[in-house]
Amino acid sequence: MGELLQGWKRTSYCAEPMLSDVGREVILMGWAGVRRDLGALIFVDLRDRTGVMQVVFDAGKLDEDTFKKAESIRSEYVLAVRGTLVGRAPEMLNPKIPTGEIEVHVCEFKILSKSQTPPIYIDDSANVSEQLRLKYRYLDLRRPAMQRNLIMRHKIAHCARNYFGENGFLEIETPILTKSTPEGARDYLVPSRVHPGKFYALPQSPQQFKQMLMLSGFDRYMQIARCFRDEDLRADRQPDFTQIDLEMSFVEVDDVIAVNEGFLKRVLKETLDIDIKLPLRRIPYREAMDRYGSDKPDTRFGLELKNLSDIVKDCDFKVFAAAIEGGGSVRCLCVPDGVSLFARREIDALGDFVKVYRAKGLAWFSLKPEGIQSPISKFLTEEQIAAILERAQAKTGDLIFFVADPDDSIVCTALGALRLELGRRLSLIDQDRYDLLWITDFPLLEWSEEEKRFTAMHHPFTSPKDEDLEYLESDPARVRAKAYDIVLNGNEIGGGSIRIHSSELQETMFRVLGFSKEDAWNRFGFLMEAFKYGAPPHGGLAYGLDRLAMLICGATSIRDVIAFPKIQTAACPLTNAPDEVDEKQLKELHIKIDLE
RNA sequence: GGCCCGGUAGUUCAGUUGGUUAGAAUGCCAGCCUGUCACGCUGGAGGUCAGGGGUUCGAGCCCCCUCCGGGUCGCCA
Repeated sequence: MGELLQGWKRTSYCAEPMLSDVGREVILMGWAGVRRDLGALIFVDLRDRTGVMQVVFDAGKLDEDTFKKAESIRSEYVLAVRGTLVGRAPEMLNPKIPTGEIEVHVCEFKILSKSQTPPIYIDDSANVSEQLRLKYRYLDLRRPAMQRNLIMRHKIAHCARNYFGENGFLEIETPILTKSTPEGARDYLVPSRVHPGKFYALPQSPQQFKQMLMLSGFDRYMQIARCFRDEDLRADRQPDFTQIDLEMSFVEVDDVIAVNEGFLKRVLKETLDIDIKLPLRRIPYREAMDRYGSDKPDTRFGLELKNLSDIVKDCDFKVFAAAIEGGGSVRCLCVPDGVSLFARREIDALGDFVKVYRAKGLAWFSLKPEGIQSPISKFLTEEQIAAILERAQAKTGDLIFFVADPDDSIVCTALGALRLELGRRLSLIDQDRYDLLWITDFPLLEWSEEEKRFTAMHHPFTSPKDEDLEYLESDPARVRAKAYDIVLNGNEIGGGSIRIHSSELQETMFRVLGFSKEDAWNRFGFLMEAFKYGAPPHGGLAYGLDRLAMLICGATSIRDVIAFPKIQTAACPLTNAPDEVDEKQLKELHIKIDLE
């Protein structure tokens, strides 16, 4: 057993003392990092969440027992040391750490707790597999980089509470055990013991509750809300994640955007000391798809897409003609000086790359000094080729890639993905830039081939744009929504909309979505009924706190800014969740397992 | 559900055309060392080559299956 504190009180964190504190007696507590044992002189890097302080055990100044105890110190022992802060001689300075000008000469110390040899190094330079890191997450979180990330995440959450609080937002909690909603992602279900055969669902977002808070007159609401979606994981997707969620009454799109631009400016200033210029750029959805092939474009580099449909609609290349005939498009991407950058084999590999995005192939023009080399130029007239080169603003040495498909969204997303891939490979992306923009005017609905009906692109409570309202039932595909996403460096970090606040319009919306009146009332009746009692115009936005923190920390996965994340199978290697439960628990819940 | 990549000392990795006793670095243990900070020096321990099956005189290496991890498409209102 370790020694007891017995009245010892920490006087400061490890990295707090400065050169001006030299001469003071301090008591520090923390974990033993690297130990350098020179025989009669032992150096230990004592570490806590603020950093490290070198503590010195000198055989000439300590009694025999104390020094013997110092010799037994190993990695990750928990120590309390009492000693004097000493300035280091010029030849003993360590410029690599903030406390490198000082050290503590120990006169007395306690081993509060011993440690087995840790299975992973507590060091940022260590490159340990994520599997092992997550199994021993409590050790992984001792690494300075992880401590920095979680501290940064705290700063973001703290900034959100301060900013929205100062702007009249009230923080109000909404239930975790709630009702399953049919639209959207799969729900996590929780069986009810007192209602045999019935289930709660964990919220995918506090959407309906925050709308009802608007109805109750709270006017401005915010919450740092846990949300749950039972879908497959990604580097930027966890089943259990956090939103900075907010909603406002008596507002239109510009009002929501304005208050959030204030927040974004402040959070980037407080975390990264970056000044952003307001107002932010706004790009309509259609323009984003046309120019970047994405509704979350990375605008830190050019390489924009061009639509060639009008030029090639009557050409002799069947793939192009058929794509346009079928209602799709032909678009291209011009890579400056691409001829020298990509060998034929690499171009073929890029063809495989776009197939992942359901494109059927990748055509190309290689603009060599001796002329155009291309498998498809023989199907095009000189006029068509000239028009393509002009549209693509191509010059000798450039490489043009084409995608054609009867489904325009496939053309856009495949070329958009290719654009990003080329941007990365050719190092066109300025890693130091923070490029924020709004994407606006999303389609309200999208056609689901699988379900043979329109589904809400955002969610079924999103308001149509006033000028498109008349087409809601006659031509649903053409209706644009009062919806907006906030995009940072090609990542969607938040999204929101002005909501429907009329129960009649909400009923129409459910009808367009193919719900019978009965279905709609069964599932969302509580909300529609609420709207009959005086609903203010309202709208809001939710940020993905994890993604925002990831980008601000410079991490490549949201797992690195979540203390205890789950792996790709939605399991937790630390706790071994999910796990089987006792027969008794199942019985109380009236649940029988049927594994087939 | 599909596609791609990976699994070898505690850890990170190397391992040639299938061929002797599977290596390195680091960590760990022991000894020496009073100014180190990636301390140094000497010595030592440490392996179910993810698991199973197959081909072969012989498999870490080739084939099949399974498991595990990562990325991604689908999916994520």
